[in-house]
Amino acid sequence: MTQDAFSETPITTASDQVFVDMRREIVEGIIVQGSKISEPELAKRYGVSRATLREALNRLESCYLVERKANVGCRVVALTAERLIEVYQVRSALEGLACRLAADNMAPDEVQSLKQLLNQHLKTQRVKEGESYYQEAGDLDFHYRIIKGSKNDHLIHLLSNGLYQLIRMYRVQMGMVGPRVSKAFDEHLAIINAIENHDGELAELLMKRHISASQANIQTKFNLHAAQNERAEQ
Amino acid sequence: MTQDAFSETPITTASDQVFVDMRREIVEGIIVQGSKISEPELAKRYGVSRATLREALNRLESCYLVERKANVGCRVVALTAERLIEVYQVRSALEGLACRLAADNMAPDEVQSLKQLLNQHLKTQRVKEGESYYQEAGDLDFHYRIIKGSKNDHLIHLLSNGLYQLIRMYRVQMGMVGPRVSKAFDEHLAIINAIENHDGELAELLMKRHISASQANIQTKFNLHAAQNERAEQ
DNA sequence: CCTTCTAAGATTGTCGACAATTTACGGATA
DNA sequence: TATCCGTAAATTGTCGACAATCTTAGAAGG
Repeated sequence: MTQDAFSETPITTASDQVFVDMRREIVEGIIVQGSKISEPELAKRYGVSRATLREALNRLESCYLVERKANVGCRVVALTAERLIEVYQVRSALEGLACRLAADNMAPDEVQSLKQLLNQHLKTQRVKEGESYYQEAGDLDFHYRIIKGSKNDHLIHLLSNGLYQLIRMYRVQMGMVGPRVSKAFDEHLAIINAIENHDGELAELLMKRHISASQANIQTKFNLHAAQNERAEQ
Repeated sequence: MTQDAFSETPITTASDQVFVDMRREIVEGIIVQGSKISEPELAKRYGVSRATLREALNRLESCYLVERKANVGCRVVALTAERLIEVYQVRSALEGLACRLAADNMAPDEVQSLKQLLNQHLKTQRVKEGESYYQEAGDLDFHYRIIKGSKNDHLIHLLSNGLYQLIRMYRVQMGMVGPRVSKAFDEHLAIINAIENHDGELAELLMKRHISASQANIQTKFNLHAAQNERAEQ
């Protein structure tokens, strides 16, 4: 029984494996956004039957990575500017809530461990300046820990199994690399301090602001990306 | 192609039908909360194959009405006090957001139509004093319209396909009937006024307060219910 | 040349059977 | 009597084939 790095889902069945594999390939753009999914083709590619593949597709649908229509089929979600805004509006509300709850419910040792993680990030960032992977994984890990710190299982599930893969998909495919690295660090620090002081209201405010900044950043990248594509088409 | 009353999902396939039927029976308690689901048994009961039933179960899982474990099976969600709190925390954040967005994005005729609906509710409530169905359906309809008024498709999907059935399940099975009828009406009125004035901040605040009141109300009922069950067990 | 209808092809939805895993039962042992 | 183990039954996971539906290509008609 293997473990998945991000959402801690135990992988026991074949459809679990296909689900995790496809999820990664969709997030990373190997299976391209907006493209149609052929059940027979992918079933052959992953070496499973169509029933197993469909099981995986169902789960991908519930984390918003594919969209299905009856008798028509499945297609990978399209990364549009509108959807980016919509998703970030929802994310802001939910992670704001998570942050406020975490200020009440996070255990002291969890807070300490998170502060430690932040310092570690600072060191690694100084060494590996500009390298994207650590920033990406580190940022997500930070958010993930706070979400878990909310101790609200429904919220945790909603975010880590529901929204996060879609957000990652935007970030990865827009090639998010870090001029925001150092600024994000300061924001993270302020948030964890507010949580440590059990100031839920402030923690929520700071988190929402942090996510807004993140949104503005990725939206710039998105527009740049769109402009590139337009030039390429000419 | 029939239409479902609440979530406007077109019913085309057999699994669609089973999904909608099971959803209703779970919400209404005909399939009792917390009970285990036998795939062969229910497949026979609905007259479909296990594959079709499993498709329906997958969808029920993504709206939080059943929980699955690999190689173990499916069981109907259990209505606990903890979950009630968790769900309402999430609901408050999301509907608060919906309300704020609706203040910016709702069309004037949508606002007028909603005000009309409110007046209609007031009349019917005076006639059918104390009858639960109208209150229940009317309240949900009010919330549903505001959610749609947010014009955020992701949010709309998250609430109407995701959380609402679970909330309905609590309300229906707790037998929510209305001492809160008239009070809820005033709160609804204040909310729609704020939206009409494009005061998103106020609309959000009022909606969150409205939902808190609703939560307190249902929580009282829940404790009453739990106390009854304890007595019954002795 | 464009539109409309028809038929063939391809794709999805559904089914029943088999394989893998878990659960339940009953006997052996301490 | 309680605990452990092994076998049998039941349940879930997976498969390949068939049925229903949609899409596409091409012919007929305007």
